[in-house]
Amino acid sequence: MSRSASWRTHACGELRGGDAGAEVVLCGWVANRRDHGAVAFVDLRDRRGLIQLVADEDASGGIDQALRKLHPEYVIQVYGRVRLRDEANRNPERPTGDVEVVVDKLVTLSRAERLPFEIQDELDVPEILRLEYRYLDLRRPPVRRMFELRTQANHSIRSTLIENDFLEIETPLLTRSTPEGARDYLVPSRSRPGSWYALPQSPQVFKQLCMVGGLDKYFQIARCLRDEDLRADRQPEFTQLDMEMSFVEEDEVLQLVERVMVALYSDLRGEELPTPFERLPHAEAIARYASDKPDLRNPLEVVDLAGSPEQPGPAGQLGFGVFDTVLAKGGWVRGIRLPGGAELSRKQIDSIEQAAKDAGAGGAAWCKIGADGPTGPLSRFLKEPSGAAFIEALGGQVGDLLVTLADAPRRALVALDAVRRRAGELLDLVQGPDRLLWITEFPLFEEFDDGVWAPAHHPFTAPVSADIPLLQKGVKEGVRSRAYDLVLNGVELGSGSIRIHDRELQQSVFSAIGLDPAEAQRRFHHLLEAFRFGAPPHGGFAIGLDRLYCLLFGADSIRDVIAFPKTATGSCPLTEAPAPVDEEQLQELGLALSALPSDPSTSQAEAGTASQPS
RNA sequence: GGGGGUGUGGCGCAAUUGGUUAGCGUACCAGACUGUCGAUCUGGAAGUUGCGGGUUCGAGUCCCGUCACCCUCGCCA
Repeated sequence: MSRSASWRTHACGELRGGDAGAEVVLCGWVANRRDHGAVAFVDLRDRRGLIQLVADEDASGGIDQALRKLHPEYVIQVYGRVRLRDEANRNPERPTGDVEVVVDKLVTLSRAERLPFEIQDELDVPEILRLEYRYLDLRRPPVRRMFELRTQANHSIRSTLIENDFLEIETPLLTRSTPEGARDYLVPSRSRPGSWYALPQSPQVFKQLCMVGGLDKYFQIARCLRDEDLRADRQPEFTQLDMEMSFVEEDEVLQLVERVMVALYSDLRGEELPTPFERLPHAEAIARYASDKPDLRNPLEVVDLAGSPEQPGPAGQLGFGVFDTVLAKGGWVRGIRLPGGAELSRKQIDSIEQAAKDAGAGGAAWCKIGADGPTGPLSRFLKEPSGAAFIEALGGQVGDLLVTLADAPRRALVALDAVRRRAGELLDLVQGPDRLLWITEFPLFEEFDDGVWAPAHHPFTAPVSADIPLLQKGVKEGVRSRAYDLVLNGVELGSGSIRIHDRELQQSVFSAIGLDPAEAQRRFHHLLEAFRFGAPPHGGFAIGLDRLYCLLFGADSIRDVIAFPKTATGSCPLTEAPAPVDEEQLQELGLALSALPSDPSTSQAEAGTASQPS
């Protein structure tokens, strides 16, 4: 190595016609070989791209032989000269296609065995294999691209927040279990056998403590961990943009998040998002879209046909037994008008009804509006004049399809959402630019099927001040909170709230959810204790970045924007985590397994392992 | 935890009503070839049909169980 002490002078993918004549040293992976006997080519790849290597015809020292002996994914270092290719030999398909590097020295830095899959842009292999060899998958340009974008996006977020005077604070990963919310991942303490750390479900408590600490504006790109069953858009560990501010109202939090999102769309996509984002109170979202995260690109809206006891709606006037039964029980009768839906085939309409059934409803009653009046299952109940009033309530026009649902409120809600989605899909209505939406004034409490009320967000969420008297009277239903969600095209991106900083208000919320003071003290001691010493009014927000980036980058899966993701069962195909540990490790921690897993030799994961644990 | 789907050389697929030595493409390896860039041509190697059991003269194929992965419901304050 006489020429240079450094490994390389240029990146493979950055060489252009203007570099012709330059003496270069390159490092990279052998991407391809094309051996023509007298002349041989090698494509060398690094993060920046591909460059063609060639041995000159009159090369000495057996360089052409050395090039021929290379194999896929060998890591090599080459010394050579950039040469402009003859006009006829240029490759306009490649950024580096006008040049090639004439090699005069080649060093093999590392050999490679046969790979489990090819390093190429288009690849049709099982995802599990890609994850098992993720370090090879990362060499593929489209995979790498996601992490270039992710870097830019994180940078954009940091820029926006730092410009707005935020402090980036790292909070602990080893913390205390809180019995609320999701299942914790637990970490045993060695020094205090029988005691446990928990990995954070979110930095919620710490960010509020930052406010008590006077840090005023906090943010963190934080890892969060929840030991729950997974979904396509969920990982056991995921990344949140976590933020908190003191002395602010809702508007200031929402505006800040809007600034972050606007900058992201501008920096990553070159698009200008309209601000302010649309806002919809929770109750209105439920009434109009039967969802707390509606996709506003879908224009279909839900119409209430039941009315109230004081002002009965048209549904009760039809003499339709199914509606009457539901109305008598205080259920919902609501419908959706599908403009032009009369064009849909019976099979397509059946698929709408099936969507409602899959969502738990008994069925859906529908009719088409033809020039000669309504047709279809519901039409025989639409006699004059009550039928006309019913159709008018739904806004039905000739050529429409009207779909109605009657059921207990919760079931009807889920089914209406399903119908709205399916219908939007069938009529190809979901299009246009991204729609960002705030859902505000979430209910403070949520009723579960067993009649138990629990905080819908978390127990430190402040109620809307107008509803505090209700709260003090012990009312739970209808009490609104100062919590808000951000929704993008029907996907919940994040949520936040203005927090309670007043101890008396906090106590009334605790008692409303049936948490006595002693129990509250035991669970949230550290936060309540802090609030004794001067807690500023504060509020914040958190955005699920993996989910956002998946949408923003146009990725197929949340796993595509995570460098080392886990499977749907929370395992890591690369490290084979989770895995058993040595008995000594358990002893050191004062742990003993109460039940051993069943014979591991029957499982596929163990089948190829050379040594079985004894 | 419930439901659905998938599982055959490294990878993508095929294999008739249960019937010869489980085929094809690609990648890989070797050889040939003066300019290719998804090179081309010739040849070679590569399989416990996820795993276990059952039915059968005979199982990739039928039955039972199980494992893994993907999707979905519950769950995720």
